[in-house]
Amino acid sequence: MTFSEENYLKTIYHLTSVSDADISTNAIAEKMETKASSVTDMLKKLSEKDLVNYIKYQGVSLTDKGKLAAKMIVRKHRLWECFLVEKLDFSWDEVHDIAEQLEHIKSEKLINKLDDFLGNPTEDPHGDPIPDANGRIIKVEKKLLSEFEKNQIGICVGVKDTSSDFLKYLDKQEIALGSQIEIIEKESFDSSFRIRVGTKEITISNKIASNLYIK
Amino acid sequence: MTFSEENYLKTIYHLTSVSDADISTNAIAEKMETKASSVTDMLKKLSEKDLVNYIKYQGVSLTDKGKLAAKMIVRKHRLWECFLVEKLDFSWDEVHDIAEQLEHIKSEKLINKLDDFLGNPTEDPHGDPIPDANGRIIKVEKKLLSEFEKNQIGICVGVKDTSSDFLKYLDKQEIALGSQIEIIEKESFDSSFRIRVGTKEITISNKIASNLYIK
DNA sequence: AATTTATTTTAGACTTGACTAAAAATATAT
DNA sequence: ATATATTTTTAGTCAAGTCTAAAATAAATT
Repeated sequence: MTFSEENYLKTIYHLTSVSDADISTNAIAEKMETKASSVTDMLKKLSEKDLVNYIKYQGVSLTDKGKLAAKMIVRKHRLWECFLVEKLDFSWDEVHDIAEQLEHIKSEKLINKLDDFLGNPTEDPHGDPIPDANGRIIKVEKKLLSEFEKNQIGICVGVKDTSSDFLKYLDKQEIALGSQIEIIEKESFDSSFRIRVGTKEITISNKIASNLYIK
Repeated sequence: MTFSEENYLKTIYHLTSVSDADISTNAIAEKMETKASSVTDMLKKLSEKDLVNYIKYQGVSLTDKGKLAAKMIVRKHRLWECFLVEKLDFSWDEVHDIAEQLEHIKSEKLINKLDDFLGNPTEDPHGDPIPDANGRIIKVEKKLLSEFEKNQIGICVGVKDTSSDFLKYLDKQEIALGSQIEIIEKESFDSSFRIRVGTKEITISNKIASNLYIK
């Protein structure tokens, strides 16, 4: 499988996990910052290889084979992110681009040894689940902070947006995975939140609250 | 720089370290298992980018820029090999192919952090020197076992051939980096050697002796 | 239901890196 | 010194993956 094929599979996998319906050509093109015509070409190729179910004009979904392949790429991506953060001391906003490269390294033995070396983690540095060698995923029940109500308390277990900007903002506010967060007030006008993180009280916009997973 | 360009640079670098003269198109083609015409195409491209000095029909050499780039690839390759052997517990005959992939990962920060994580090693698992971040190499004075004479004693510090077959043979004979080797007898008829490795006495062919570096 | 708008696909072109076959340059041998 | 052999380059082709522009299909609107 080529890098390009792997990237398409991964994109379809991620889009699927959001919407569940068939994925449109345009959605893929937008996410990958490429043109719809290029996507069409690749979908034909992936369909030929039995990695996706593709019907002209109707959208696309992953076959079982395609889904497993996608999960293996995601597995590699997230394990490498763990390695970068835990062993090489990268911060969580720096690892995505490097893991984008590392996820394409082909060696099952390597990834399984890496998995062991890291102590078989179940989540990456952003709280996203890591598929095991068989593609199984442990789902953690979690909700967006924006869905919480006044006086509720939870633990930050993940981020939805993993952009460097957002992650740096969280660092600045001293919000990390494992931080306890208490809703002090929910402002009805703009849906912003007054929260307590550790000992500090801060105000966060609804956009921030809509990108923090809490358990 | 593309994977392909990097591979050509690396090949030219390795061929240069053997012969020192300009490298022929055919030599590159043979080493890379490709065709001379493909090599010619790439040499033009590398020349255009000021990575090699190339004159039609006259052979090729690396520019300073090209040599530094090549050294950085070799640095990455050898650091990843160290990682695989020392941290992930691969054996020295398994790491080459994986490192061939990992050497193309683009991130200076990554490789320097990896270097620190490994304790800034100066040699890879086969005894080959690892260029530092500036391309500097610590040269260890070493000779081939085949050049030694009867009754001389040395330490195995490297291998010339790094093929899996050869390395597995060494494992079987319990010859590793750091092993003490004593020449008991040199057979003049076939230039084979009777040697003592640790407590064992074994006979090795001249071909083996010509691929073991001793200090 | 007909027409406009948006989406998706096709057709054809381009780039990279490879190849084959033929031509050109260099090296070797008689 | 010329003929032969080898090496290297050129010219043209191919596949992968991308693009633009145009055509086909589907969705939305009046």
